[in-house]
Amino acid sequence: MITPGQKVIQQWYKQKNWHQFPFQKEMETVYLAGFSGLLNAPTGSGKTFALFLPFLADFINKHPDYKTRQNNGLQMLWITPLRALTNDIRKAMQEVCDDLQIPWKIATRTGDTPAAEKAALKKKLPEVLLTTPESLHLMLAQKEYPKIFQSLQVLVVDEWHELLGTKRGVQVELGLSRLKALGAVGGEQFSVGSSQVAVGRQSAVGSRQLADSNDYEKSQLETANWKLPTENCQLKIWGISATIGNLEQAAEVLLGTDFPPDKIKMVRANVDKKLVIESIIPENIENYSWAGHIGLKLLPQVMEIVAKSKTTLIFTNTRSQSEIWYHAILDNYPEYAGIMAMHHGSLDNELRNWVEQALHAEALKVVVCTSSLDLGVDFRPVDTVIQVGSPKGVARFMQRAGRSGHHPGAVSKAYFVPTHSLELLEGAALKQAIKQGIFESRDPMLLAMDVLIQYMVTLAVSDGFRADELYNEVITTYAFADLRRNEYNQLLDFITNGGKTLAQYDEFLKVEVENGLFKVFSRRVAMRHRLSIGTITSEMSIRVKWLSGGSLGTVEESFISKLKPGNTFWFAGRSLEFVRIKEMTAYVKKSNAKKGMIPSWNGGRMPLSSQLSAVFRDKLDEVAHGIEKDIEVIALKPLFNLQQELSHLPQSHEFLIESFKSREGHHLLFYPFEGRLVHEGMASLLAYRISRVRPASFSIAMNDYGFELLTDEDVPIEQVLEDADFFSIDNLLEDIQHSLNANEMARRRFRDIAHIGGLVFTGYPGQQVKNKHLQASSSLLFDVFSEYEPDNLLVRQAYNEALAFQLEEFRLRAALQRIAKQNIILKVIERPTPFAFPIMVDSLGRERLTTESLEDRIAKMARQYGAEGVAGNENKKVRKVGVTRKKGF
DNA sequence: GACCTGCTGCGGTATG
Repeated sequence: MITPGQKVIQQWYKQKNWHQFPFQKEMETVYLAGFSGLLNAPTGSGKTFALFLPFLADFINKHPDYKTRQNNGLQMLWITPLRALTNDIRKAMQEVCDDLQIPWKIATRTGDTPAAEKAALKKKLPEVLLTTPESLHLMLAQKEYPKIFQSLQVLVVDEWHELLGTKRGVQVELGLSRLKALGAVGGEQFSVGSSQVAVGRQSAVGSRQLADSNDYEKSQLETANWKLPTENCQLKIWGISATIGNLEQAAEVLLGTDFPPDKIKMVRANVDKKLVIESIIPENIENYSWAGHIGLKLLPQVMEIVAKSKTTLIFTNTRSQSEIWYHAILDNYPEYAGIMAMHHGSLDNELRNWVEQALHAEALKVVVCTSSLDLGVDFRPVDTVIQVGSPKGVARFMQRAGRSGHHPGAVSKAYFVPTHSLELLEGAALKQAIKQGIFESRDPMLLAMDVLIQYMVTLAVSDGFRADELYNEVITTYAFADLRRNEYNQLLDFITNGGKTLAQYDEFLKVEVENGLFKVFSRRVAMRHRLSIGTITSEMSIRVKWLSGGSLGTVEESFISKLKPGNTFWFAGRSLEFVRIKEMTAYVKKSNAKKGMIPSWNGGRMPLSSQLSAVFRDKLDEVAHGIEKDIEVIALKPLFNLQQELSHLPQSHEFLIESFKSREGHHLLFYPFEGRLVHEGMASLLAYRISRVRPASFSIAMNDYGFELLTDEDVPIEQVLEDADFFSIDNLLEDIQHSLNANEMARRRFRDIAHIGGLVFTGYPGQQVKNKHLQASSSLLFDVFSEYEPDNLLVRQAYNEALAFQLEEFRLRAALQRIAKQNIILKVIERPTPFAFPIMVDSLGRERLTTESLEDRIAKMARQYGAEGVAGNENKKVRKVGVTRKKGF
């Protein structure tokens, strides 16, 4: 039987003429939430409708008077990680409501929402509110916030995979725990008993997150069981996620530990969208660079593809690389001026918005970008995606590939452009991983005390909280399930009394206790707290502005400090002359200079993911066994032959170490193929362990495939290797403590933690506290805590974070265990091998201050060692990197 | 103040 609501909605679908809808026959039931067919909804936001339309249908059924019904209160809260998404979804939802003559208001509440609108939202609530994790917490910091959520029926967390694994995710967990508890005690008899999660799956193209189904019959069954909201309904929680390695865990994290596991529902789709991946093979592989990361040598091939495509996105790994590529295209293909744009995180928002709109309007032929474009609004006209350099992870590549081919039945096409020879093998590994459906997991963050402190003060700012109640609530979250009561008490003590060490500083005594209620009474404290809600911290940057007004974006202070007035540089795709700097703003004017420095930014480091590393090692094993089924492997044959000839091609049960003597000293090269971060830790660890046998001082260099230890001493490597402890995980932590400056690493981590935990105030908007002061104060706090409060939870967190994220301790451990079981193949080599060369180039770059360009030096090195591959003319590096390498073990 | 190739993301001041 079709209910009136379903009928209305069906009618709507028919009017919209969604012929292409892949699940058309399933449309007969309107309760189709979760089906990916909506992918092809004209608005491009299928999942929105998958969840929203059934919800509307139910509302209509429950309220025959829905057209006149007023004051429904907040029905649905939709949380997304991106402000930009809220606007898209709002428009789409509002359109449906208007069409169906449902007098619902759909609103957004983010940092972009004008103050007047925010005030209006407080007075009269919309039926649907779209917001961000940060804004949700700002709402929780409002007086009488429970009123807002009184009538809430459904909570949707969109793009959950983006939040999971971050402190923003923890923020969402905490926010949800509060809303769940509100429901449980509220007058409307909320309970979370029937909450559901639809963890959707990215289609094979990975374009958008689809709520969809793996096994159609099964999901139909599940659909039948769904209970939609009723008048005295229970709060429902939905999560929407791309495919990640740990979807089940993702659901558990979202719903919390108090959620009955048998009530969790997974809905996935099996839309098989074709994805074609093609590696660009350099024409003459023997002349292709062995090292480098810009990849401009393949510009001609890339531009051929661009010319053949309608609209192309060129993804690069760094902002600087985007600028370099944009510049190179403009230089060599001037006809693209006007139909090409650039998009990355340091460009002014206005410019970025313009690019996004121009993409929609099909006014652009090609956009060079970073991951700033791999999430968010759909860019329908894009038919081709080109990835320059290794994407470092399977999921990231899928996400980007999915930006192309957004039509029913369309094939998504993605090209992979290697920036050096061996990277081509990553192309083969990527294809293999995608074929096997191997995706990275997002590991949820646990016990992030800084986020918890912030949350506790947030609640104290609004209506206050009671210690026991809040504790019981907090431990229902996945993140704090293991929070011990005495730890919680420490935090309470910290926000009320400043803990053990800060008691005499008023600044840290934020919260007062009155009749058991923890509350903030100071307006100043409350205001400052609201100003600093959120978990994203960033470095101070310098705004770049035209003399005539108008902003271009931001660069780093260190870059600007290298410029003198009159110097020219390239930024935002333009040639600029630096005029002066005033109040954190660099003023520039137009320049006609053809050449100039290109800024670079210090961002996060992205090591090769452990999943992709594993597949890469598999590929290498195939190579060692002479299996040649991938075109990449076939193309790389000369390189591998040379490697075999000069040294060895390790099989999966072998671990290769190369030993090599040069004027510089004794080089030892190790190849775990585990990503940079692990290599960095392992290099320090092994250097330390060697130095126990024979004291020596090492310099370290590394890339994603291996690392080098260089020393003046003649290291008795055979003897060292005989030592059973060399690759052992025994005493790992102690040895790491000895070999790395763990204190410094933790101190750096602590800066962000202090910021998030509200220990340092970053200043009022527009008049930020100088970076130096922040550093000094967080560093001081770190020292004070370390000295007087050894059990301080925030300091402990800093060490844990350094270990987990900077050292990837877990991976390091696994890698050592693997190596311990492998046969060690020690090869004394005459000259650098194809494996060794790129690592040694890596060390070249930062070895010493020099006026020689890196390019020249690589060429020189190639000549010197007679290596066949020569790094191309691509290293137009601006930054003269010239700091001594790590010394001192 | 360290990173040396290195991404993304969010907030926001107050009165009659």
